[in-house]
Amino acid sequence: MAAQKRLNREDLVTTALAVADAEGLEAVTIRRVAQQHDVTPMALYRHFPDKDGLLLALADRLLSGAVLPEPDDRPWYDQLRDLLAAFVEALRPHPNAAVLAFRGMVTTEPGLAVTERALALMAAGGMSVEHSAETASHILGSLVALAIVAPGPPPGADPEEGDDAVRAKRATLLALSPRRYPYVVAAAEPLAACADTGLYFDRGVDMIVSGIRDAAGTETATSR
Amino acid sequence: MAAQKRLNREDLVTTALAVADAEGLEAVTIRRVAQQHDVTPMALYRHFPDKDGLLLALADRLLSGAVLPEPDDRPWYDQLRDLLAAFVEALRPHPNAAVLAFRGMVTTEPGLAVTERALALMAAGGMSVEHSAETASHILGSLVALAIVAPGPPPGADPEEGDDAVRAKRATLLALSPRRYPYVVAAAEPLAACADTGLYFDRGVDMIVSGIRDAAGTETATSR
DNA sequence: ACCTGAACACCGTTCAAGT
DNA sequence: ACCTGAACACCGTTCAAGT
Repeated sequence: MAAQKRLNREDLVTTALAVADAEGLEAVTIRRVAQQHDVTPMALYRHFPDKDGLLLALADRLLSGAVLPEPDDRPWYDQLRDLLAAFVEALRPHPNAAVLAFRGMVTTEPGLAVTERALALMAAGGMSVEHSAETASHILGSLVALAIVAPGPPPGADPEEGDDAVRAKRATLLALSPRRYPYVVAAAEPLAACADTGLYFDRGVDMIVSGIRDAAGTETATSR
Repeated sequence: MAAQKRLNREDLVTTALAVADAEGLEAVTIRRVAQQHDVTPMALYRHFPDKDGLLLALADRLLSGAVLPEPDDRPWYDQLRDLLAAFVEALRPHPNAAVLAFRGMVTTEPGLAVTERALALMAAGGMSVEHSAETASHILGSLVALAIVAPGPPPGADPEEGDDAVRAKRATLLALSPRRYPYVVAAAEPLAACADTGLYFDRGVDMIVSGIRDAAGTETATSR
């Protein structure tokens, strides 16, 4: 991509992310990233210990895109909703790379920051340490899943290719037996690409938050 | 593993799954699976079109482990809970391979069967086609995430290795600054490995179902 | 300190050939 | 029909060397 005087760690991560967005995570390769910087593959080893190091840096980059809202005095669940929305907003543009966030939640600085805030808010909601720890890994995992399976064309790739993928997926679903899969066939359109992606993510976050409120409520109810 | 007279597609998938469980998905390789059957790598191409075909078959195997409960006359949300519980039960033993389920939901027969039943139950709950389609990909994705991030040693690998991983993870979390990450440090133990894995999955399913009930409720409320 | 070049052990996969 | 063997283009990575 951009040939420059000095190889730079951040720039390498940037092109790695670009490759992932455009061609999928399996296309990001030491040799490929090196080539895009007109450099020998071995040059990358000055900046990352190994390929796993590159991928970890990619996870870090991904999660550092989340700008966490400052704590305020609204109810804990409203603050949690905003936190989760910020988190998912960072992953949303990069569905191909989002899988990396599974590892990154506890191994990168921005991942830990999100986890910390989520734990604090659930504690404010009256959840026990054990329950909120469980719930944290659950909800953050769910949000990553939300970004991965988001129906519709991935925002990173070129729109032409994306539309082709959507068309193909819809066609596959419509080709199914309506006797065996009546509901799937009827829902082929929204399953292939949801009408409003923003709404998709908002609803996902809402569902998670209301699930947590119920869980926190029952815990408080049974504990006294 | 087992050397036999004739190469068998199902047996190949079985050893592929075993490799994934023991050493991770990146260890399952055409050459590796072939070697375990004392056969040339090329022999696998009689049974799968390419490596992707192997992985797809692996996804199919994974999802076919779910024994779907028969429809009955209980409320839709109780049936949905049982459906999701059956689904997650199939993924639970194979956290390393569970990522494949993301693709398999709409590309394998057992994946479509689960999606079909989920859509039917949400329709019974009064959800629109669009909303239930969105929600289906959300909740099934969440369950896959649940299996992937389940804290604690993976059930597939040998226990010694698993305990080492848990110990290492706990140590990493405990080494963090308690000033910056007070809640994470305090929750290091349950984050590294939850006390009761069964409870972890039950709560995950419950949270999802209660989230859906809320979503279905507000939709019905606003639509009239 | 930062980058190169050759080399090694691994991949997936094609093609022609064996039985 | 099913499997083999050699070959090719790709990986990640080590090691010794250049500036």
